[in-house]
Amino acid sequence: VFTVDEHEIEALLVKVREGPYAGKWAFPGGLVGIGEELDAAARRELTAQTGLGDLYIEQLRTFGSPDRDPRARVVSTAYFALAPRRGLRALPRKDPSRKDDENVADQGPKYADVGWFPVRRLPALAYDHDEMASCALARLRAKLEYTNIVYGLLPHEFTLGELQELYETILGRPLDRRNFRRKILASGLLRELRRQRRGAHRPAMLYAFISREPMVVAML
Amino acid sequence: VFTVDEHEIEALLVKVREGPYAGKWAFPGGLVGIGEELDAAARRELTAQTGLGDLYIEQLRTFGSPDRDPRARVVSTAYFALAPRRGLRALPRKDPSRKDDENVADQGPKYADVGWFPVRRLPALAYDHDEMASCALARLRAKLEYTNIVYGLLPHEFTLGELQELYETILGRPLDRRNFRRKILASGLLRELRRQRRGAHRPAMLYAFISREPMVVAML
DNA sequence: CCAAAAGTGTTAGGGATACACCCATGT
DNA sequence: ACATGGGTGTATCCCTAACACTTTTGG
Repeated sequence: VFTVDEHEIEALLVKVREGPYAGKWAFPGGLVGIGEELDAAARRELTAQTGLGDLYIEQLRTFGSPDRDPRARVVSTAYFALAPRRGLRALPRKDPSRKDDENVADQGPKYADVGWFPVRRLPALAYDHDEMASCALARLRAKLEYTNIVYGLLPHEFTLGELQELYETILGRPLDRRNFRRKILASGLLRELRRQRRGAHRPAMLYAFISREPMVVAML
Repeated sequence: VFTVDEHEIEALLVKVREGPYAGKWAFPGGLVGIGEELDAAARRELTAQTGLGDLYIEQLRTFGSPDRDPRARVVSTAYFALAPRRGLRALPRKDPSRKDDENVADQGPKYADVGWFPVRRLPALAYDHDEMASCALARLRAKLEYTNIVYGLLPHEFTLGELQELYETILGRPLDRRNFRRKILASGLLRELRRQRRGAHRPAMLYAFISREPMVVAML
């Protein structure tokens, strides 16, 4: 699960409780029920371990190296999910830096040993989850350019400035505000709401995605 | 496994021997060995069932609906492969149409109940392989535009006309010859060989891919 | 009054597209 | 000779990228 906050892409990790990797951080996961769809299992485990629900989610890749879990042959189908920016409406743009271990998920019910970590300085992960992380990050960057799945990283209403900041964070480069605004509005994917967001400075018009269904569209 | 021949995209199917779908056509597949990599298992099964080897291959998606095999819960990781055009050097461009069931693989050793089928008129497939087929076809079309994996559909040397014909078949639209040639050559992915291919008409210069490693490149 | 983000148009350049004619060969 | 595919150059258009100033608010 990825989110973007404070100009950082963050990933959701949980602390492994048992086995040879106990104490290490890893992506949340679990076992598929015998009569359960893979997608459903991914959603179920996510909610159970983190309290997050109703996210954009898609299959990433299946990892099956014979030695990826020293205890037994385990084949894992990894999923890729996007969560809206935490506390978007309440938080100011800038925030004093925190230590990683204090980064506990702060929305929904509280869960122990769950936290958001900036992907540029992830701890060493359990199993082959380092490889999963780079695979997922590549997918995120690629899909933002040719699909509309950014909506998964945003609340229902947002300003163009927030949307642009999101793209700049994920692509790692600044974008020209006028060109960005022109292209995004011309794409016809957004509708202008009647309200504005008031903040520390000049209010900004709020927008929402007309459709929150995944589709392939040239975004940038 | 896909190939392109006679202006048709074709897929490789094998006849199911047992179980509720016996007699139906399906993609080749099998069981992963207990200490085997998934990729290695895909390659092994492919060669065992069809005689094809050394193809471009990548993971497609994992299919795991509880009822996809009525006998038991079976989770299948599907792979996507590309085979060079059959008999490219020997066959003429045009060929009288054949019946599907006579379409038996004609290179390498002979295998019973294996054949190439045009994807636009596939028979009803066993299991959930219809869904796999459309998933794989979408992947093929998408990846041709932004990667160099076409090389998997071509022999080591080929003419620009053959390359263009390949793209036209897969994309389903004609391309301007001059623009195609200009863009492909400007990409720097090909090297001109010193030889020409002689055929029914004016000889054409032969080209080869400088690198046959998969990479993301804007091709069209 | 100042700081900070929001909002807005124009221009120049490059890549994409459209288009027609001659060439080399086999039959 | 002719049919067929190979090979080449140019003009136009649209999209992209670069660029600066005014507005609105909170503090």
